Amino acid sequence: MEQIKKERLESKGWKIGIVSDFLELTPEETIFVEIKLALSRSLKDRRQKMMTQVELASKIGSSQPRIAKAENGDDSVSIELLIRAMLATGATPKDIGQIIASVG
Amino acid sequence: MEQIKKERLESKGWKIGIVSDFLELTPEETIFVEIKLALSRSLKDRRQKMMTQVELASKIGSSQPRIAKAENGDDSVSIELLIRAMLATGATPKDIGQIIASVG
DNA sequence: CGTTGTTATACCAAATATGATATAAATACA
DNA sequence: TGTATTTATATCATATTTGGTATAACAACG
Repeated sequence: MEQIKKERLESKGWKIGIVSDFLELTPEETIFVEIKLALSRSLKDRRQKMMTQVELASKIGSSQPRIAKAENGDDSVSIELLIRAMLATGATPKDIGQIIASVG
Repeated sequence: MEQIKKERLESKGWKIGIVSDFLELTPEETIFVEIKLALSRSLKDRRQKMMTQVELASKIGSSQPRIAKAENGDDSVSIELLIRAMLATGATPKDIGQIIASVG
């Protein structure tokens, strides 16, 4: 969805850096991206305090590279994975809810 | 992930009805499912008050059948889609955060 | 310096989620 | 009742997300 817009620009010779800076997103799309980034940052914080990326990956049957992407806001990472990872760090629904509620 | 467990049982001759009832899920998996169901229910409530499934679908570039599945907790529906749909009903991050925080 | 532990990047095949379509079922209401 | 509107179910090709692997970059420390 962001991917489509990105490709449209790239095909016209544009080079994309930080996407959300000048790619026109609808307000909803912007919020969606911000929610993912907020979860991403929180995941990194929490995980760093208690384990390595390898350990977290194995807890949720994922891989270290994917955890790295999750923590770096790579947009190939879904909210699904972010939430599964958060839960594996011991985050409660309340924790996750607060992070999302704080967006915007 | 749930799918794998389901197939494992079905291959042994079991017939699955309401999955989460007797399929052993880890606490994290249970919470994850509950979050999706909570979003699902809230989506249905909100959407019904203001538009049809067709209208909501077109707002987010989806289809009516997929909205139906989203509202019925079909587990082919990702949290991604649930949140995009919620936002399209005007739900704020705060609204969504509260729904998630109330799980468990 | 080299070694060890950790995280980042690139690529890919397989799994999963998706929107589209067709159509059935349910609901409302004349 | 019949008919229009809305929602549910089934199928499917495509798109996206996934975990695995290899490997690079980086940091800590002897």
